[in-house]
Amino acid sequence: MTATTRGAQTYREIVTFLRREISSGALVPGQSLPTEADLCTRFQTSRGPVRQALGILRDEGLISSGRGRRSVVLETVPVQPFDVALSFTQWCREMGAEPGQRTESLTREWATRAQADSLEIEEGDPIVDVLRLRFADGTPIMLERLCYPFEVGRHILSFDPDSGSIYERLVACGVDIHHATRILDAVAADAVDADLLGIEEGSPLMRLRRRAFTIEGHPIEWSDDRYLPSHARFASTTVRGAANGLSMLRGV
Amino acid sequence: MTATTRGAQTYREIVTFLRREISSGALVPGQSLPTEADLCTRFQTSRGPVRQALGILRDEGLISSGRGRRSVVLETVPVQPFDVALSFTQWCREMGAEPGQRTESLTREWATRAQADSLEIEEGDPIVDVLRLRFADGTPIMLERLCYPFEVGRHILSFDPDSGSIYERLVACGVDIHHATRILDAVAADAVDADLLGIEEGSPLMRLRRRAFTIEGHPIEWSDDRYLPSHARFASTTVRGAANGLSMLRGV
DNA sequence: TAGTGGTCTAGACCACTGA
DNA sequence: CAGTGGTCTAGACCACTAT
Repeated sequence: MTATTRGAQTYREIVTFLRREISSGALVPGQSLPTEADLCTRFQTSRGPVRQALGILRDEGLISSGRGRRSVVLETVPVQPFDVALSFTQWCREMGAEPGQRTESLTREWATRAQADSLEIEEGDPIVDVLRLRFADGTPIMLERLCYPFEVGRHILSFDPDSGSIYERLVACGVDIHHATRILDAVAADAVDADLLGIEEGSPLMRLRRRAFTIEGHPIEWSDDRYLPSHARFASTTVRGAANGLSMLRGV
Repeated sequence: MTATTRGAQTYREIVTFLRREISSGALVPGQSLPTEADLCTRFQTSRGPVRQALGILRDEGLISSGRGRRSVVLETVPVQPFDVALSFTQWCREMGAEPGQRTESLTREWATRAQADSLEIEEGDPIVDVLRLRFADGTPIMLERLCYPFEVGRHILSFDPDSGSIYERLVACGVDIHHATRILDAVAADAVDADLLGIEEGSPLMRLRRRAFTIEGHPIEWSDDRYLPSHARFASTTVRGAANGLSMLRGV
């Protein structure tokens, strides 16, 4: 669950309050935030929750702070929520475009050596393989190759993959995706890529390879997404002293 | 400064201790960490610093935790420190390769419209422009275009850019880089790229564009780095509930 | 039900910034 | 110098997991 506890905790309220202030323009970039003491008073709380809230905003790259200085609002690319980072459907909607898909193949296969290694299963174990072309507002912008161990993939064999998000389907089936690793690079389009995306063979594509895991660390998905670089870029804001962020933006 | 305070704070010690346990293999992926109570005892401290340390490791994607559960070590790509994310020289050393560079040009120019926009100065204002080819162990792997407002760039006019890191030079000159935004995409090599990197025109390149800022939000650097995709990839680990990370790996 | 992490309180001292 | 954020203490209660 993302929302573990029911009653909104105080620090969550403070995060929401400040996020709204920033996104609504009540607090503009460069401006000082209320002091921690102010926030304690306003939310009738102690410094703990206030500092927890400010820490979250700092990690998201929204504010910066430092000893002796008031915290200030930064101008930055906002970090994406976990789900948006994992789902083309949700990413597309976030961008204000209508997601679409055409499934080229959806098959039950037996794992090759490479697939078995990625999913930490044995060569020849059953897997489910998907090749889908993804659209934004009707334009093809990404070619997606997915691979699941059978235990997970069986949930999409009985599902019309042209009807929507596999990610949402899996979550609905109780598959608990806890964390994911992503690797980004550039590749030249091969014959299949070029044909389906309607470009020249050899054109540059952004490749995003992803492995998703359960909380126990078992791989439950492997994917290879190839984007038209004109339609997707990846961005991150790095703030001294905070964790790095990565997010995906609409192309130019 | 990255290390603001001298005496190592307790939470820093705990982070270092746990990071070592993990990287040395004393704690392996999947294994439980000591309980918070254990860590309090071991470091003779209260829960505050212990939880702060665990929060840092969680944001770095090294561990996961949850109510009622022991925290466990994850198998993930570690996040890079701030400096490594900004400096080719430091990144290269981190990878165990010897960084090198050949400066193709270093000039004092007047800002074009686009440059002026990126640096938030006026068209025609003085700037310093750099074009450098970067090597790892003698092999060209990246072409770097840098652009600085004159106030900042003047520090490198009186510096041999073939002698090392411009980033370190600027930091040494007191230029305070506080945060940066990065945008990643793929482009086809143009004639200049192809010539200097020794590849075919049209070959795919990873492009990383960066803007670095002072704490006040003033841009102090704009850059466009083009990597051979065979030698650089970008990775991130996304954990539900934590900030996203981005880091850079050695190519295949 | 016992153990654990998530959240919170109400203090304290220190390092640093800015007037 | 006063004000502010960074760090820490020593408690507390609760929600959740595992047994």
